[in-house]
Amino acid sequence: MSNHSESEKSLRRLILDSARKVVVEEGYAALTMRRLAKMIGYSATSIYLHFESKDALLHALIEEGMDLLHARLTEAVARAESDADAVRMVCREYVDFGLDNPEYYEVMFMLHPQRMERFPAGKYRRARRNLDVIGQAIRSASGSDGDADGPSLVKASAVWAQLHGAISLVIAQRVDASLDRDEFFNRIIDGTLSGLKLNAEAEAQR
Amino acid sequence: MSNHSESEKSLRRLILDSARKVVVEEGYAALTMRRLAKMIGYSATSIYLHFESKDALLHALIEEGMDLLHARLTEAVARAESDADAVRMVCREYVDFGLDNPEYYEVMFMLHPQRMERFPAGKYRRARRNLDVIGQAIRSASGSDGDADGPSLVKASAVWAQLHGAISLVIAQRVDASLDRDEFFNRIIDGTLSGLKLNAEAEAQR
Amino acid sequence: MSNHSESEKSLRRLILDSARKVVVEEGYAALTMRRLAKMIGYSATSIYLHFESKDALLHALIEEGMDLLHARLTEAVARAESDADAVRMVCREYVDFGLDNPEYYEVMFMLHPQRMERFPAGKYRRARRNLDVIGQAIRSASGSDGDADGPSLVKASAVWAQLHGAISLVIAQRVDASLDRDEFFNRIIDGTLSGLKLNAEAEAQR
Amino acid sequence: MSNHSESEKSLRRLILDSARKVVVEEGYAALTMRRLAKMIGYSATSIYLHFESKDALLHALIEEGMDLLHARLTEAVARAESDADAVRMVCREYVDFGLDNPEYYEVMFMLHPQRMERFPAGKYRRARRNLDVIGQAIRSASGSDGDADGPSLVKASAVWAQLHGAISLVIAQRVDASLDRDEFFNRIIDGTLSGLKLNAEAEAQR
DNA sequence: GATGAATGAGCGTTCATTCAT
DNA sequence: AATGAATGAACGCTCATTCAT
Repeated sequence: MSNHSESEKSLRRLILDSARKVVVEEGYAALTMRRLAKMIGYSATSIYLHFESKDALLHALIEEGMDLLHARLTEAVARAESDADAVRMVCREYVDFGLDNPEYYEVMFMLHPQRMERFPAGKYRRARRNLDVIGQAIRSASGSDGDADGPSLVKASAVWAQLHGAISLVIAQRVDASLDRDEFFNRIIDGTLSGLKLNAEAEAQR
Repeated sequence: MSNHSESEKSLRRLILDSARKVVVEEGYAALTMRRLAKMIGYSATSIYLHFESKDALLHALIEEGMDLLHARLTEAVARAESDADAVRMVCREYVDFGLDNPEYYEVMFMLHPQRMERFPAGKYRRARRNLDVIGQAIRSASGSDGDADGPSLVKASAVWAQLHGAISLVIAQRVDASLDRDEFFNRIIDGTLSGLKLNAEAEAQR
Repeated sequence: MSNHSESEKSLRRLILDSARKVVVEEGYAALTMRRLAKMIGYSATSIYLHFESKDALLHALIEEGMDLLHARLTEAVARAESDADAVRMVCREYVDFGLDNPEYYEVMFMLHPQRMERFPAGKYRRARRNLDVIGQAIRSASGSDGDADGPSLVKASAVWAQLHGAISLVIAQRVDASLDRDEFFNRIIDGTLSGLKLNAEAEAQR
Repeated sequence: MSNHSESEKSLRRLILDSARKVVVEEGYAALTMRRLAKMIGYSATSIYLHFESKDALLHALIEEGMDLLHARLTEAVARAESDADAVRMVCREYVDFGLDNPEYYEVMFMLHPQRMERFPAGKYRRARRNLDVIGQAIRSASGSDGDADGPSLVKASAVWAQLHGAISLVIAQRVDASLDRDEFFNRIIDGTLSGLKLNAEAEAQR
């Protein structure tokens, strides 16, 4: 009977991978326990052996997404040829992540906070790490090293917010269909970077 | 029995207001006809006396919000002292609208695309009007009059997207609690405007 | 306001006529009070001024149907050239009535008894009158005059049942679509009549 | 708690039996999932563990009835002493089946066509098999072997329709309560058979 | 470690009906 | 004579979850 073939992979992994597949391909609404059970070839009950609830499963999924994004962002930084270039590359990579995994992005960043509140303490730590990658790139580029949190957090958050706005509108299909997306995102990235420079100058003048 | 004391307010209004409240507090998923009914102190059936369906209710909510936003944006333009100033003011006003009316904003711009699909044709006409206010302000400021749709749509969409990113993250409580919001939004607006100028220069150089 | 134009017609009549129209064209399931209200241009509440309940309305509708059928059957008898011919003509007319008004026939003869039970006493009196037309035709044809109820009721019921079987199966679309309906009903009528004759002979032999 | 004492009977069986009971006692309209659930002492959800939908449940009921009827009809043919006798016996058996199992009969043959439409293709194959038993008996008796479908289908359908009319009226309690049922059905069967013979002679004369 | 059987809560929606005016 | 406002009950169905084994 239970010769569940891919047994080398832990069931937990199998569940997470299948859940991600569903979310990536069809969105959160399509992620039901029964559906998942059928996919993995186990009973629905079995999922509860590895996850306390659907929320917990969702949480784990988001955490993995955050890790994946982190890996992509840090790689992008590593690939950069200069500190200034790194900021642009990290922005580009963030945008690409969102466009590559729209449904996943939605679960990670567009779910209503109510859903999020149920998450355990330290829930956003992983999300924060990604923001820090952006912040660090900005700091390196601007030469200013110290003052980690103050202005840096605002700067990083602003960059993130601007990119997020563009991605989320495109994912939600809220932007005009006739819009040239490449041009749109190029402008978004250029605009975001120019905001950063402008500010550097403004700070220098003070 | 049916005392329904707040009768000065029409039931239709009461429904709309309660629906917005639910959405911002607990998300669209929590907006069910029964829940709404309990909130307003009427039976679920009564809601159908005023709205054909849940979709229609949501639709009405969005239309209302779009009209409200339109009024505020056009007023802001009218108040501006110069064309250049108008762009800044329209951005500022958009941000303020979002922060003042998070419930409207969430329903209008942060709902899952799935809900939107069901809307009747011409659904987004009202939304588009708002984008056009931004676009018009940009065009007036940049002096270029003609070429209404092409680059202008991209520019306006980019401005919108950047502001939207910041507002939606704040509403969703995704930004760090310690963040100075005034500074954050100032930076967003400055950054957005600088993106516009940069482009003006770039175009001038061509 | 209430210039309800066809006011010469009593509202009761208007309701019944509209209800019949709905039933004839779309069947019982389509007959809802709201729908009816819209059709007649009055509020749903107004219907209750003339009918105690939907069941009462349905009942009245059935009674009218029975009257209509009665008129058609007696006319058929009147048209007949001989007593023997009258039986055939009454059968033919019954079949035609069913095929002309399938949805109405359904309400009159194919509704579940549960629906019928709620009808007031003497409910089937009108239905019985129709059976009597058949019975009388049979008696006239067979020459036997007296014994009104005994064997006559059985005979009439049997004739009715056989015709009803064919009609109801056709209405319910239970007979093979490829079946030649004219031939089918001719055979039904011939068979039914032959059963009658056979019996006459059998009785004569006793 | 979930003591569910009649556990020797499978729940599936219990559902099917209860459903039939409801239909014959109160009509299809009274057959709701909740009502059924209450009857069997389980939650409505549990029914869905055994039947995909209400339609599927109904479908299963019909299939079962058709199989049962088929068994009885073929047995009746087997018991017959002559080809001519077989026709009479198959008619008799059909009538007895209806009277013995009014609940099955109602579900199988007296439901509104609307319910039937939803059935999967090949749905009526089982029903057709029963009609074929009648048709085959007629063919054997009349000596004519060939021409399987043409006149034979009409003949079989007519026989079926006549028997059905009588059974359905009795089940629906539409016939006069004072009627002698034995005599009624005897006459129906004799009449039906005589219709068959008449036709045989008519054909012979051509 | 795994499951089949079972469930309560809930969904959007429709219906006939009532009641105060 | 007529109505607008309101409602309770029900519909088929789906969901995450539990529990005894």
